[in-house]
Amino acid sequence: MKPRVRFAPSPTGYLHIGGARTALFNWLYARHTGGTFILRIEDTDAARNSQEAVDVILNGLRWLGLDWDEGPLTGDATGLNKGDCGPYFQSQRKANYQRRVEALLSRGLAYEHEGAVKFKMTREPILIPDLVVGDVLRPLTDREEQDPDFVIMRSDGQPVFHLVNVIDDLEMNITHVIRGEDHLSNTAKHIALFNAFGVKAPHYAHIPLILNGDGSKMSKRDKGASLTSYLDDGFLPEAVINYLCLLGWSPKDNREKMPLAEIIERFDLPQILRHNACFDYEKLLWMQGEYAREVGDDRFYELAVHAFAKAGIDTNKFPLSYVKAALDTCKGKFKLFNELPTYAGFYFRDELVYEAEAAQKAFVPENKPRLEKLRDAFAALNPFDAAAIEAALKETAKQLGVKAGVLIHPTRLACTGNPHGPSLYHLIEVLGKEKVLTRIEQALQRF
RNA sequence: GACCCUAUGGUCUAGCGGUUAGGACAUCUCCCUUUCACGGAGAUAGCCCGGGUUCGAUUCCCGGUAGGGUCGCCA
Repeated sequence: MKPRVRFAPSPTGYLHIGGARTALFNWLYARHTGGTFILRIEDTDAARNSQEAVDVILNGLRWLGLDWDEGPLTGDATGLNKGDCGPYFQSQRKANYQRRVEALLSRGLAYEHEGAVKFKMTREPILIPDLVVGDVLRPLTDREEQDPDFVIMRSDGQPVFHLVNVIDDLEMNITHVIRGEDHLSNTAKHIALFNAFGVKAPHYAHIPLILNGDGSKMSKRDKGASLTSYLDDGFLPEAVINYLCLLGWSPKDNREKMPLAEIIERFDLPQILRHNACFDYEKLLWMQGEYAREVGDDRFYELAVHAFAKAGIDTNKFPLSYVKAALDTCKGKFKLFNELPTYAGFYFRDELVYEAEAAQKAFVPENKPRLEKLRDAFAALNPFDAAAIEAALKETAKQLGVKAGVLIHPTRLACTGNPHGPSLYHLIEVLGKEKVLTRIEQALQRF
């Protein structure tokens, strides 16, 4: 039988980066085995669930490209699904839970207690066979020793996580439960429940958790805990995917940057690590740079225009050829698309803000006549292309008896406002003679 | 408090009963480029501690320590 796996998030806030990694591992396993990846929304906690959180989950998975074979088509709990095991929102499956609880009740495997329903938990240690961790024998803790039974339906009639999770895994024919290690101890409860329903429990694979860079546990408030923050920061989903799959899984042969097809081909449960991993933002940034350099022209253009728009710069006001030429000088020089407006905003702004420290160094009296001479040299240039610009600048420097660098830095600052940026000669060519002369003129006022 | 999981440079990891313990990110140096980035060359840095088993343990076993998880009418 082909594996059936699921990602079953609870829409109570944002999509945690660890949750995204869990989704990824499930998805990879399904794609590797030719199995089925199911998305199920565990919205049984009416008080904490929100529509917004549902949308965040769906959008996050879509952004990453983790398409589900079964599950909701929209964020509407009562909306359309795909797959034969729907609905895929637990809030829409109440009747099942009710029926199952009554069955347990009638068989004496559960009982009412202060208006709630409790499951009669076995007193014996339970063996949890885990594909990652191995066999784990889980005895009762001292607290459970006093009362091993646990609530499966609240006094208000709402079913509890342990119950619904097991029932749905059972009814959706889930074969492999791949989830965070935080569920390992509780799996004893789930196995007991499967036993009570007379069904063999699925295979379990508990994957290690993701910690902060400093080894502490990642909580909501930590930077980078939310998947959405990577989308907002201008990361490429393929970079995030590639980085994430390396956290707690290893292809074992030092391969790191891998096309998705190769990851899918090589991903499997036995290579999942047993220990937690610290999230290394710097390494993710490196991975991002690797992918950013490879983005094709059309997509690069689209992402760049979007990034500029987010920063309030409307590139549509400029000729397409100008925008493309400008973008061309930036390709491969930055990592996050959110950096682009800072890096190359000068192409699209009339008013430049000079970086203070650099301006102090470059806009000094002795540079004024030099820059004036260069301005004149540029003014006489025809054609106004990178090669000619470079030649003119070097010739001017020679005539002035200074190194090219003496001219390069003030010129860059005058044209872009920034000490860093694209190749100077190319950027000047793209800007065009008129703009460049105007900008040098403006800069000369600052001396 | 009890129970469970884990332990290779700062981080992600490979590895093995005998290895000069390998790779990547980060850091530092140099080269390339008179910006930045990329690229190239090099450097620093690691087997948690203590017992066993063994001719020999980073590797196997036990204990400790540390980190993480669970013990909810949260999921």
